[in-house]
Amino acid sequence: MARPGTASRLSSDQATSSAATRQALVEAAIGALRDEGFAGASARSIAARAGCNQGLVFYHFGSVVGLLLAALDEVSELRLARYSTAVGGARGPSELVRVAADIFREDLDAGYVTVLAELIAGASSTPGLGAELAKRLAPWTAFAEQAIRDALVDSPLGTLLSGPTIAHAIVALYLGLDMLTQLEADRRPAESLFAEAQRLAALFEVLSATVPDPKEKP
Amino acid sequence: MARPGTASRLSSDQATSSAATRQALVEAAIGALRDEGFAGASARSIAARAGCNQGLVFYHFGSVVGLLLAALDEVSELRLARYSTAVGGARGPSELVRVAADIFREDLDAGYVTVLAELIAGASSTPGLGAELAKRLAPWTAFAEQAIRDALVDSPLGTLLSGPTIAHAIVALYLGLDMLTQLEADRRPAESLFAEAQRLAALFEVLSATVPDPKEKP
DNA sequence: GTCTATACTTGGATAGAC
DNA sequence: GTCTATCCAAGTATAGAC
Repeated sequence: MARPGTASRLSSDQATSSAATRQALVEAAIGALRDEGFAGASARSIAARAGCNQGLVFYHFGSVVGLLLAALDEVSELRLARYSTAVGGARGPSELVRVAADIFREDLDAGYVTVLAELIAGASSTPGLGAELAKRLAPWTAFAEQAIRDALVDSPLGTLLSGPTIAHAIVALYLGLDMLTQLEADRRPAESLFAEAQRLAALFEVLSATVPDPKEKP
Repeated sequence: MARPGTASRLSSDQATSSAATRQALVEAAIGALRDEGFAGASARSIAARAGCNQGLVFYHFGSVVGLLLAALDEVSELRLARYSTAVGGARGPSELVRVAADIFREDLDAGYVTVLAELIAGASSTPGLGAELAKRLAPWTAFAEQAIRDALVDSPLGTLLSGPTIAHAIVALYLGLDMLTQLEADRRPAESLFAEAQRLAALFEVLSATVPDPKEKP
């Protein structure tokens, strides 16, 4: 009954085998949430994708929800790293929008945001899940807020907008855009929005140059 | 085996009784989607809410999904009427934003948007559901587009923005905002966003007055 | 650690009594 | 039209063999 992580390593073969199975299950769970949604992400369906037995879900993760949360953790870590490095170099609204659109395009194709959206939707039928998701969502709103602050540091827009509020809206927009894109199986509306946002950001940069920040050195 | 609607009316008692049951089931389905999500909206759970037998779901609506779509139709019709009359009188971005925020507040409290969000999330596990939802979503994006066009008719912003793209983004934002609000059980972030949008809309109105539209009569 | 087998529960759907 | 009874499929979870 020893659980992995608390169990002592008996042999490196067993350890690597266990880790491989865990990883296979996590990746299968991501795929199941993406392709079949929360309602379709059952232990059986996930195990079938992972090519292993259904019982291993409960051995490794305690419950189906436990595995789904592990899947979200994996996706979240992966994407947060990706966004961080990419957005880190962005200067100004226009560049930020371009970079964000590029990575969100990856998200749409890989269904990473869908994993989150399905879990949030599923939370209303699973007591306790909502609180776990809220915890995992916090780093994302914090990240969005920081990215916006950094990109607008030289712009009068920075003092005009409320950071936390806009960050919340961006996260909400990502969620909603992903859901609509999945539903209509059409990425073009999202692409149009990226282009529109890019135009507006460029426009704001011009306006910022016309009416420079008082703190800025001439 | 006659289905209601195709069956001839045998007596007015039976007809009203049937209609009452249908209505009770539809309203129970709305409540179930709102409170228990797609995964929790089973025939048994809905029938229990409606105070009737589980088999009636299949008698009246053919399947659970059939009932859920009827529930969405009810909500959609109800809310589209509400939005239409309220937005119809709005002139200018600022007033449009204020009116839209007021009604969306109702949506959040009553969980109307949640019904849609849960169905979209559930669509990935139910073949054919996605197409039905897409059909029912179209009037909303069309409505949003028209409302924006009307409100911006006297503003240079109208020519600056792409109608269909912004409408799509608004619908996405509504979906995402609702999901986050339900998840965190906290309406304050949404309220902050309403206030922020109101401020920006007012600002745009001032700018529009400063740089009037060339077509406008002086 | 992994698999097979199994207990138990819930849900979709139908048949037939009333 | 509604209810009871029932069938069958699918899901969660555990026990025990390997």
